[in-house]
Amino acid sequence: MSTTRNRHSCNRLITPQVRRIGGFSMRIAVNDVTPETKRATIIGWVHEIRDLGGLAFLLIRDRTGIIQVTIPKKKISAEVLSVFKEISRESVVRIEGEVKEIEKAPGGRELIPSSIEIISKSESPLPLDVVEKVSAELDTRFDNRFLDVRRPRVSSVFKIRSCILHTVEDSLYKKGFTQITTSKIVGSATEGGTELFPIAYFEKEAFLNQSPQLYKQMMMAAGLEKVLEIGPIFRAEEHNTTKHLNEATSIDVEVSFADHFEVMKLLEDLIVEIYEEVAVSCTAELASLEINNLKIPVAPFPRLTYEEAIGIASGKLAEGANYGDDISTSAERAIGEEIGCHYFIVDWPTSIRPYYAMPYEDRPSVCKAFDLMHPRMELSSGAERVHDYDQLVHQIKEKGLNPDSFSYYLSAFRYGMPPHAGWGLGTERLVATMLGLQNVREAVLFPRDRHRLVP
RNA sequence: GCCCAGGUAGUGUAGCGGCCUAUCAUGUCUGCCUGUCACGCAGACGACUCGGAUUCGAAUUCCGACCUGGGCGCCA
Repeated sequence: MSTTRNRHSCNRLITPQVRRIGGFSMRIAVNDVTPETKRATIIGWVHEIRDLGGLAFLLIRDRTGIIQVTIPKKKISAEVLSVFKEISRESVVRIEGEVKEIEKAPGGRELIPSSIEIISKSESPLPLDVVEKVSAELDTRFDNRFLDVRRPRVSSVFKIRSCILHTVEDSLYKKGFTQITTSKIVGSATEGGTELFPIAYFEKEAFLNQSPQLYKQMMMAAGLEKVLEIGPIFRAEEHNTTKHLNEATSIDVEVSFADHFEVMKLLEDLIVEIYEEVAVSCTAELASLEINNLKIPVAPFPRLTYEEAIGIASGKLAEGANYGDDISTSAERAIGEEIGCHYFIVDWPTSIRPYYAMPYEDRPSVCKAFDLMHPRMELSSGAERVHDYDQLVHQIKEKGLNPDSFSYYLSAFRYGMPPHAGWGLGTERLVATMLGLQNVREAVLFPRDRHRLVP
């Protein structure tokens, strides 16, 4: 496509009206308007309208905050007054005026408008109450997510989530990691266990990937040594809980020449660093979520063996817990209450972990796998991996899987595969546990669960 | 997938065989109001998920469908 043609068609799209309100460069962010600002042009959403008769107040909200606009009706021009009468809540407006220092106004300043322009009028009634006088159910919120996110406490969740992901990338990049993105469309299951979503891929059957596990391991064979992938994973499980999603964002890490102890340290240090960064960089967001002092976890986290964990659970639960079982939801909760902070469960029975987990040489019934737990739920799981071809083939067969369907993966183990270890960390669970969100879906803009496919 | 609880104005709720011409809040509209900050006051507007059944009478009971929340299983 030619640049000239592009520019030509763009110009034709600019209508006179757009040009007139196009003075966006004059705009000042709401939080940057201080008592020292003499004149200001702000653009934002109408958060609230309070009309007292001779005096009216508008609260205008943008990405940065809320400012009060005061309209003394007798002192203001008839033009401004007539536009004011047309304003509806949540409309986008542009207001230019004089900034006055005044103690009774929020933030110690207010704007007295010399001109008001409605850039985009909002319809009414609103599908949900942005001001939160009336609460809305999760379902209503997700149906109208764009309005829901206008609420400062909701946008704060996503600003903090952004900070978390940025911190992960920044921290690991500085440690020499290569960030990769691998295919989400795959020809076969990677791990067994979880159900996959089938998709139509021309004349072939394909699936949405449940995990980048096999690809990141293949990148160990490729010699990248340290890789990070942040991307979607898809699980077709029909679960209906506050901690499961059918599409989640996984933070996946794999490290060559490392054992499970080293990657556990990497993980706990990263968790601490994330909390510290959020505490420093997201003070306003935390405040809007009413989190006064974010409790930063302390490394090293306690390490419980699987056997100890089962011991705690069987002592606290009426139904008991047996060695060799997966850790049930109630056991998870019981152990979490006992420990009270982030902790690892290590030394899992080989029988209940995937084929790629490395068994201990002197006790092969136990493997070098771990889960990182928050008292409320599991956040991450990882392991030192099997890097020997024959052993891996053996373990795939042990799990009742067919090595032939893993040939592309297995071949990476035949030409010099370094020992390696890694983990996958659930972004939504990290956000939900950090911020005390009751439902993990609140940590996703557009959650996909058993029943929800839109928006 | 199994179990439990639900579906009432735009939103959040009360009512659970006749007192329902359905409560309250918020919202919207109209009027009054010059320092609100969940502004206030007065008035108005606006709803029983759908389909069948029981009954003299159903928002209310029963059956089915659809939808939702939660617990469990499975999973990370």
